[in-house]
Amino acid sequence: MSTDKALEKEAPNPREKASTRDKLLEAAIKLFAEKGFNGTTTKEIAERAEVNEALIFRHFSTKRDLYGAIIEKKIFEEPGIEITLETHKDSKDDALVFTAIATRMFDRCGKDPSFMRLLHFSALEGHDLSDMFFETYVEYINMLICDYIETRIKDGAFRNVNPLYASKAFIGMVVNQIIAQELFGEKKRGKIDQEQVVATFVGIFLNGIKAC
Amino acid sequence: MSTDKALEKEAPNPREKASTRDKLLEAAIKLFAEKGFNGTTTKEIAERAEVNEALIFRHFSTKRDLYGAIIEKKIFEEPGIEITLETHKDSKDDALVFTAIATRMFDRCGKDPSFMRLLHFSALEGHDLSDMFFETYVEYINMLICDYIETRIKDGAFRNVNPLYASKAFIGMVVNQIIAQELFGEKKRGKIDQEQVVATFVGIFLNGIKAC
DNA sequence: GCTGTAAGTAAGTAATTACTTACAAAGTAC
DNA sequence: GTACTTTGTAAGTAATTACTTACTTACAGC
Repeated sequence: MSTDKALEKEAPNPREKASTRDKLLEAAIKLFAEKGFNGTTTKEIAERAEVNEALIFRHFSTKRDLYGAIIEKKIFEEPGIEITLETHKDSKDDALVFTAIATRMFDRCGKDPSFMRLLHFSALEGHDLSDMFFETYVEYINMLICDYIETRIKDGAFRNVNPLYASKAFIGMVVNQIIAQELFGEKKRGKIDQEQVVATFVGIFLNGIKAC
Repeated sequence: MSTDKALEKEAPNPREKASTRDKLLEAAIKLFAEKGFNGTTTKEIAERAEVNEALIFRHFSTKRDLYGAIIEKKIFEEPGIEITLETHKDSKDDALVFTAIATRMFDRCGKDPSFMRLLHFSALEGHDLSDMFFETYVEYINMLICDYIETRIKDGAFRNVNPLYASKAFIGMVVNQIIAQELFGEKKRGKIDQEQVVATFVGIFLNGIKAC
């Protein structure tokens, strides 16, 4: 955000040849996810992207701006779980709904491990966009599930729990397991059966809130 | 780990005047928790500890060694939740047991916010002691709760779920809520009633696994 | 052809980094 | 007292950092 010249470049230009800017973003995503903002040097990014270091500052006025662009990109990248919920919620098949949500979250994070790491690094390092990142992913999902639970309480299918806290309970189970695997390397420690994990979580959760 | 002189110093010497080394540790804990390993400079640590920068390297041969000492200190610092479980488990009052565990975890992390941040930074930044940190805190608690659940299944009080995954489910709820509060700053966003959160979590969990 | 603009590069710069060194002060042992 | 070790400090060092500059090349419109 220093020179006008740089500012122009920050906005994604559709006419742009895609290549250099995208190569930089891709390399930077991986490196920032691996080693955090402070742990990554612009030299490394340039090397990984196979691009001259000076080009970084043609496309992004500062290293921090590059980081910001990455987070923004990640925020708007993929729809998340709302599609999953939207697809299944009318069935009112609770087991199906929650199994689909959990599976979707596992798959999403398993396919793109940099995502969780980036999210956590940005929160820990206190980046400006961290809040938005959090709201988009964590709070938004929470709200969606919360709404579903509220509906099912009104249906008389679930007992009268606090829907927000119940939603947090379910997300917590899943997210914490993902974190254990992706951040703390539980994968390599001992094999865990993802399908059975999901089944157990969904089973406990649904039994825990079903009306009796 | 370079000079013999430094190595001597690394081992905590009981005769040592406590002050300087402890001042350094205290300052470093706060800074590393705030900004991570790479985000913290030795100069800052020295300033915060009100100690000459060169003294850092008298007490710890490298910056990384200082970080290692901190993690080690944190690992052996406080007993964790085993006391809580030990105290209550014979009562076989499940609500009491799980409420006590959750409350204990919330209190511990609320009182020492640097703890969670340090744990996550060390995992993300891939510090050598990170695994030990994780095993001591996350896996150990997991094992304890797993054992308790197993007992209660044998008692016929809980249904026959996978005790490890069930344990993960409960811990996940609590830990994820703590992370949301301490790392992602949910505290400032909207007030949440900790007691009610715990009650909801425990309620869902126990209803979820009770034998019927 | 020429002109202007974007893309690319090599070589810098000033500041900061982790870590050293050489030396003074202060306590402890005899 | 002196000899020795510990504790503290100011001033360094070499390497690395994010970021610039001056310059060349490639490609467009005319």
